[in-house]
Amino acid sequence: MTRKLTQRGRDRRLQILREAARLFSERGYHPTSVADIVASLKVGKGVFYWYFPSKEELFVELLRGAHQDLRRRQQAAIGDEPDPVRRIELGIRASMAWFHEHRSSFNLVQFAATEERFAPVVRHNREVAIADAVRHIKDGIVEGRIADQDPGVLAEAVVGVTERLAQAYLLERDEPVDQVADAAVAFCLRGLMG
Amino acid sequence: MTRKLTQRGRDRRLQILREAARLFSERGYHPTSVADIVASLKVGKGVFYWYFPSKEELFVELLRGAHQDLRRRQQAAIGDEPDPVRRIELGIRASMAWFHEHRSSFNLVQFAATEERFAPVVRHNREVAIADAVRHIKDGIVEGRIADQDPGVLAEAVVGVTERLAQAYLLERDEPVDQVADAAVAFCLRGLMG
DNA sequence: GGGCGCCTTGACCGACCGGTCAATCATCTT
DNA sequence: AAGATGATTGACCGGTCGGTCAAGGCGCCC
Repeated sequence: MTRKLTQRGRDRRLQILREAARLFSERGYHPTSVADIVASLKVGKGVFYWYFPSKEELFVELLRGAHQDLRRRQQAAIGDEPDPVRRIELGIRASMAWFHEHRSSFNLVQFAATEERFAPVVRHNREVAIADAVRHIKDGIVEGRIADQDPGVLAEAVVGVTERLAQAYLLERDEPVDQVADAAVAFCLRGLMG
Repeated sequence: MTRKLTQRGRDRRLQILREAARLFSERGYHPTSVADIVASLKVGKGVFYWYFPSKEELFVELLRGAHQDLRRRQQAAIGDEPDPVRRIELGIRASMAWFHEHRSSFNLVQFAATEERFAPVVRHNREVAIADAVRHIKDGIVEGRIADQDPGVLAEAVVGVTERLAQAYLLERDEPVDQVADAAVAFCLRGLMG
């Protein structure tokens, strides 16, 4: 049941999504009330419920949107690169850049994973992300460039390193993206090597 | 201001801590009310506030307690092992075992990191954990066994891999601890190698 | 101008939540 | 037996939150 929206309406919608993401990320999902969001936008409460059926659904949309956006960014960066190891490197670098530009999305996912209602969405998103990485890793194993171990485990490890370094050095310490990406790539490629 | 407690009282306290951890982990912190906790224990609400000043403080105690417990476990496992690389391996294995036995603590920390009020505690705990790992990594670099890179970055990477594999394979897929630990150690040691 | 449909307002509602407290019970000490 | 003190009860309170809705404005087309 999607509403008919004019251009003005679509803008408003995006405005709410962005502001909600910002506030959820800064204060947390539960401590941020719908009243906070609309007050921050200087509009009435009804505006929120004109564009979204509930606070919960808006949050799920944020989760799905972030995942889609990150994934598109990774795919764009990888393009048609034939070397699987290089594809992984490009994926890591693209993720770092995206995390840097979408700091708020980080906390959202981390919170969502801890709440029954949102965990399924996070799990699904993660499975997709891992499946993407697994494809390149399998290719690398076939070429003998990557250790012959469970590709799923290797993929989780790579994602773990990337996200952890992003959180610690990009978000908390605000270090240069390239430098952090270099470190992540160096560690991961060594870790993958056969 | 700590209360005088009899043995019975100390037991009750622990009972509340354990039950709260379980419920927070299963449903999330905010969706779990104090009423839920005491109802699950079949006691009156006053019992909770006899032992804890607030829901918030109980949660902080859970965070600090988990960190202390995990750290002790790591230190016990490492003992006086002289080889720094082996110390890191023992630390990873001890962490895996601890995560396996304290599944509920995982979600708590992850949630706490996303909420303003608890984030400082999480950050402090993380700094201590990283500082521990950094010591061994520095030793390894001096011995030429570990790549000469920022030890802090390497430590974060190792912790990232360990926690991610623990979450994905221990908690979500319930695979054997040793197997997951082996995979984490293999990836991390290769990643650290010079 | 007049009507129609997108958009906005904000008072209001029922539910729930964290926390309090006067009263009572239980157990140990003297 | 009689306090004293630890431990427990659950009704109650003020406040907040997600969500509703009747009413009204705003822009566009006939």
